[in-house]
Amino acid sequence: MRARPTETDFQRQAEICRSHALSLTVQRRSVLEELAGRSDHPTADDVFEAVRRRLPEISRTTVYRVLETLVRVGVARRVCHPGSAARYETRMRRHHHLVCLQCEAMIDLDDPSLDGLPLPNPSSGFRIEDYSIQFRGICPECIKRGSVRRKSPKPGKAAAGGEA
Amino acid sequence: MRARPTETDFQRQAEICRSHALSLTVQRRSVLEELAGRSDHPTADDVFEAVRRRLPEISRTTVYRVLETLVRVGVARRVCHPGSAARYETRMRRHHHLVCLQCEAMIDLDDPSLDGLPLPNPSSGFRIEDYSIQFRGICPECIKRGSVRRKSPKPGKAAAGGEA
DNA sequence: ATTACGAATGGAATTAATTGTCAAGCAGGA
DNA sequence: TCCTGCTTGACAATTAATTCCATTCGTAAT
Repeated sequence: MRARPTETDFQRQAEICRSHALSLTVQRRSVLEELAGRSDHPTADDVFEAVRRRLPEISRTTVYRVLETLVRVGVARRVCHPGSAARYETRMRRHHHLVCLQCEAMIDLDDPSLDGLPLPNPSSGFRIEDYSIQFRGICPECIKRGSVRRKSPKPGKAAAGGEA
Repeated sequence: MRARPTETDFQRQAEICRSHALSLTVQRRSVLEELAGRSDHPTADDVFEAVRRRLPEISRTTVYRVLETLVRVGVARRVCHPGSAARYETRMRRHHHLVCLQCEAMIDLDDPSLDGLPLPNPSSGFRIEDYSIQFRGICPECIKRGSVRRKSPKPGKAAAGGEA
């Protein structure tokens, strides 16, 4: 799966924070490490639950706030997810997502052949800066267990079907 | 700019409902017409507010329920939108989206050259059924009024009703 | 037309998700 | 050390989404 956040990654991210006059507090550091350390696009609450194991005093408010801050400075991104809660990721390089229509899992997809798409030039005057493709389908797990149910019990970890 | 929902469109959608043993009640009909008649990917609440103008007694619950039903039978789709509440659309043919990073407007993009992307064959065994590209950038309106603020006052509506 | 029954609805209440407020804590410079 | 501003945590307030349930509607059989 996803490569662990290298020390280099972290240093770069920390540097970005610093360049925005943000001190790297334990809370910020914890949230960032947690988010960078997983590739499953967790919700704010997922992050909160995970971080609080190591930092029991952290508050939910702070996690929401830190996530928003990380997004603002460009270290993290809020990803598209048709489920109800917002999800986050720290991979800022171009990549795409496989979204399972059944269990809502969201899996990163790297495919260099998709990274050089000719950008459309909409007559509207819209200035395109980046793009990301969402591939919808059925994940291996769901294929395995048959195609009956929609959505896993708790959208806790993956996400679901929507669209880009 | 989006073509008005033709009678044909509506008939096809109604047919789908019927095939799922769903009677076309005024509420369902109103929600469907409203949703099909706009191209701005409204939230459930946007739809509620709009429909209630013509059908004052309709309840929010019903709108949420109808939208979910329409999605279930395949007449509508819940679209991905980072931030803000879930949004819906009835255009089921392949198309893509321009998403404004500032005001969060979401605009449909048709571009045949993007419709035949070679589907990746992820080693994971994920079975891809469809895809959609999200182009992020700045919309004409936001370019015009300068690039200062993030997010318009209310993410509720984005470009709505009558786009040319 | 009347009855019966399941589908569908409305509205309140509830839960989940997110944001806002504000006082207290901590860090660094004057 | 004192002042000042950045951060945080507790909690209130919103906003979004869902659940509950009694009532109503539609349709078919009577």
